[in-house]
Amino acid sequence: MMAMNAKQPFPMHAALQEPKYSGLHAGADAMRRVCLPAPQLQGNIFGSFDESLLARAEALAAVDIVSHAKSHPFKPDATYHAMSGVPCGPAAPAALPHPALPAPPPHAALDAELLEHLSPALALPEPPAVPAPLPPHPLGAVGHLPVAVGPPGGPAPPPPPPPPAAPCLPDVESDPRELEAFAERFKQRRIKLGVTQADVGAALANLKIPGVGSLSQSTICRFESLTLSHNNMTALRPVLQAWLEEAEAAHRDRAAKPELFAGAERKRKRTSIAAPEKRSLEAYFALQPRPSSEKIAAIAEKLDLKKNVVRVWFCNQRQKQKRMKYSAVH
DNA sequence: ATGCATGAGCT
DNA sequence: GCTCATGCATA
Repeated sequence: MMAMNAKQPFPMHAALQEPKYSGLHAGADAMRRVCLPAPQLQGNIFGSFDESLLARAEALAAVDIVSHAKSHPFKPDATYHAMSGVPCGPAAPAALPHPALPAPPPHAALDAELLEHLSPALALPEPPAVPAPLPPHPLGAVGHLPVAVGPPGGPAPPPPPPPPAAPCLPDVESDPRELEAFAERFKQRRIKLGVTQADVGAALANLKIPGVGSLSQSTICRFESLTLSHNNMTALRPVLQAWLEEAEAAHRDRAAKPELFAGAERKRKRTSIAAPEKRSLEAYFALQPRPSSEKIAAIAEKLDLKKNVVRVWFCNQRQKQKRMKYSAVH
């Protein structure tokens, strides 16, 4: 029996991603590393003060909740639109140095105290690392980022699709403001059409665009809320635009498109990190966003979490921190 | 809407 | 082991 059309992750996206970006990223990454305090320092940090640091970070986290009960120490989930007023021109209002770094008055002192134990030079791990980086992705490449989604019917071998709807779009298309505007428009029109995010995601497969399959509600939601990387936003835009056009055309013709949707069966367990642990992790993250494997293990043990869970948590935090951070810089 | 997870490709 | 795009599960 056919196992339904359970959509599965199509192991092809990464391959199609950033044909040229790899280079860019490599560069940015390299730069970051060079700018970073260096591993030896990090080693010192958690190496020498492992115990006390962890404890202090936890204390910090604890105090943090007291100071501002519910507000997060930081909100990496950059809100692209929040900064939308900012022109992407050369004049970048010094609004946010970096969205993620904690500059919260509450535990500022604690932070300092904590940092003292680390190393004067390490006062703030990130400043030197992230500031300039994140090159305003020229997105020269984005044009041909075939949205990596597989066909619903069968994850057939990755078809070598030539850049479908996105040839080499001019920078106008990658303009943050333009993207922002589009996302907004998209959402409004989508709602007008009475289509849900999940519907859109599923309907994308019906577009029959080579290399483009369905997307999840999550992704559509993130697109609309601009909580995707700029790169990702740019890659998705043409596809969603194509869908929107078709949907509106169909709507005009009063011919409802058969949005096929099938539910998956599988269940995945989602670890839930308790608030206290999460606070500690955030405290650690503020001090060192990129802990070494050893440190991760140490943290995991202290918090009684699986190492992999901690590792993934840090990865996700870094990723969140980057989301649309691009806009804040523009 | 968002947290945690997966997996490809890259270093 | 990281980044990135993306998704399932859930608040």
